[in-house]
Amino acid sequence: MIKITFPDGSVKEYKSGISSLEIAELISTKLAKEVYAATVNGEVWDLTRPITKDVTLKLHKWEEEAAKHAFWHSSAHLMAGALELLYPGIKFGIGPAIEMGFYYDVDPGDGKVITEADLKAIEDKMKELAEKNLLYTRKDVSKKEALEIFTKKGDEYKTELISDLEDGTISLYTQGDFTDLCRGPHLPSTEPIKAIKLTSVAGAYWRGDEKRKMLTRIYGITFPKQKMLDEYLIFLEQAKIRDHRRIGKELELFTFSPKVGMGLPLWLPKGSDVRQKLIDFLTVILRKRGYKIVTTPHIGNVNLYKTSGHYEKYGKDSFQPMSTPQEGEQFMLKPMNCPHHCEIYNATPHSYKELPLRMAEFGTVYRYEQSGELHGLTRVRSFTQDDAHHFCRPDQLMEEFKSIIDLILYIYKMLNFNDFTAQISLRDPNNKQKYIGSDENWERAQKEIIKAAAEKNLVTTVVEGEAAFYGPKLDFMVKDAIGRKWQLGTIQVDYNLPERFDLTYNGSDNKKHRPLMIHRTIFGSLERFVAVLIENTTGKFPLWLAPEKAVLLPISEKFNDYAGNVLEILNNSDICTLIDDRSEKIGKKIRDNELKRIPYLLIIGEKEVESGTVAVRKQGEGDKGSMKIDEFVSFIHAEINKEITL
RNA sequence: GCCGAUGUAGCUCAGUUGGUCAGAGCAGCUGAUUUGUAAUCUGCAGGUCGGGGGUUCGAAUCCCUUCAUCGGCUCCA
Repeated sequence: MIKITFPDGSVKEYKSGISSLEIAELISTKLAKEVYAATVNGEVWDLTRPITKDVTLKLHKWEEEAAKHAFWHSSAHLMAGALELLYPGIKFGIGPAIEMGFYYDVDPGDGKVITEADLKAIEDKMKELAEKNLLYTRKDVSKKEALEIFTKKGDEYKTELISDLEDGTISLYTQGDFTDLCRGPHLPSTEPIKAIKLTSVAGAYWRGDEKRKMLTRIYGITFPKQKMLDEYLIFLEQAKIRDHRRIGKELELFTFSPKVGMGLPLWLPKGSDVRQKLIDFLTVILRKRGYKIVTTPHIGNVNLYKTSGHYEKYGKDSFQPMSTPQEGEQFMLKPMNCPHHCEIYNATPHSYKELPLRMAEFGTVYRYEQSGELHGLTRVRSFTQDDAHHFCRPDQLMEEFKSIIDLILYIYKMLNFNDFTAQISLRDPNNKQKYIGSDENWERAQKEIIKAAAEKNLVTTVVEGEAAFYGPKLDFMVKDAIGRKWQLGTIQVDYNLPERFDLTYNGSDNKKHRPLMIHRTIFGSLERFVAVLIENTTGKFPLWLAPEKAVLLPISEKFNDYAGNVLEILNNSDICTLIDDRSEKIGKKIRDNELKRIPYLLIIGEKEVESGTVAVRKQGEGDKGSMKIDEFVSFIHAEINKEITL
């Protein structure tokens, strides 16, 4: 007999060799139908794997990641099985479960192409196989055996994977006629896979290396119930409505023109207004926090970037240098502000007493992003960073770093931005030559970042290999409407540029010392930030940011004159107001202006003219009753103050 | 940059196998109406069917090419 300890601490005895599934069945047959995987002594296992010693056991239902993971991973194998039948000779790369669903990278063979039009047939074959109730069976094999099997099959991708694995850790899973190299865990059988949708097909480089072959990646998702799939598909449809590219067009915030060039956003008046309000808002806070605001040109001599090291690193992939009538003279579009700021630092001598020096700029930069990477306002070739550089003494690093965390959290809170994650990005320890700077400085900077984040009680994830080439960083990430992650704020420690630009300050010992530099942005870029703001609010900006605060809706043309007077008063009171004096019915005017996301609709009819009021309707909320004009003015001012004061 | 898909009026989209297939709704402009909290009615105007080339008696429809967009991959100072 063996002892099984459950999550609630209770212990029960079972005969050795029992599986988690059998235990679930003994508890209740209903439970057995709802579990998809089990954690045995902290390791996620197949439900059918026999347990032969005393263990702790947790059964996973659909709601838990481990269950979904097993479900989708099994679905990937099911898809592979279907593909093997439909495309004889097809070769397989990897096929994992992902956050929502799964994919499989495949090589259909020379000249063969799988497109979205083929997905339906694959889906149907998967359904056919799933209905056969195929069992997923696990087999541990030696490395030699595994290599033999896949060499015989001619699947060079699998053999490559196997050669990287350690002998003794290799397992195969089989369902029906399909066998795959896999660590597991899997469902007991294909039986629970009831609803299947293959969502898209895309190219993906083998092992993520752009120098290697591009495989075909097929994405899909499955559920135990059709209703769950339907709901998921509806969710995807609704997410499209929140897409900033769509709303930006609809509300006339920004546009792109192929004539101007891809990835070069054109801010329309309303979008420009929102953007400028963010700049003004941040400027006030920066000044209060001791930042000095500077302005630098949009181009710089190519030597500036040779000094900074950026030219060597990114030169070939940038907008190329432009020449001048002067022989040998070359300039580049500014891809970042830091080198310019270093030269501003160097323009005057500095004492240890004046550090930290905080230098900020809303600096527009130009980067030649690969054409396939461009995406609405979130990834563009010209954007304005809310950039700043903190020059400080080594002993000030921690305090300075923490104060920036505070600032970022303060701004996000003010903007009701709660849905972000913090990520500490370190260098890839196996690929150190990608980065510049000494080991010692890297180690030190990485430690300091981790410590600062911990002291600020920031919940972070640590990702190796995500650092900038000159230093580690702390990034603030958000997800867009369909779950893609974007970096907004970032704080980066840099020991490198101060060296390269020979930045110094006079210490109390009257000797020259080297300051260090912290790069930081809060919004990241105004473009990306506005994009995220649009998706978060579906275009219903907070009142203070809304480019138009109110619209006057006269019930008939008889009241247009009065409305015109009110319009003047409101606009003179710094409340940007429109008038809708079309000869339309009031219901129509309300509908149209609600769709334009204007925060306040002011209805004007006979009653209002007589009493000198407006009937206030708040967008999305309906009628709020009448107010005198001056009352409305102070009301709006008060509402705005409430929003931007913490 | 790579793989796949898409591109029809300002916007959202119809357009069956190449042959009155250049359409609809919304927006715009007209005129009527003068309206009390999410769509009043009438009429009109709008497109070299992304650009270029080709196949054909005939191309929005088929082929090539180019530009742009979308979904991924790679990249992201």
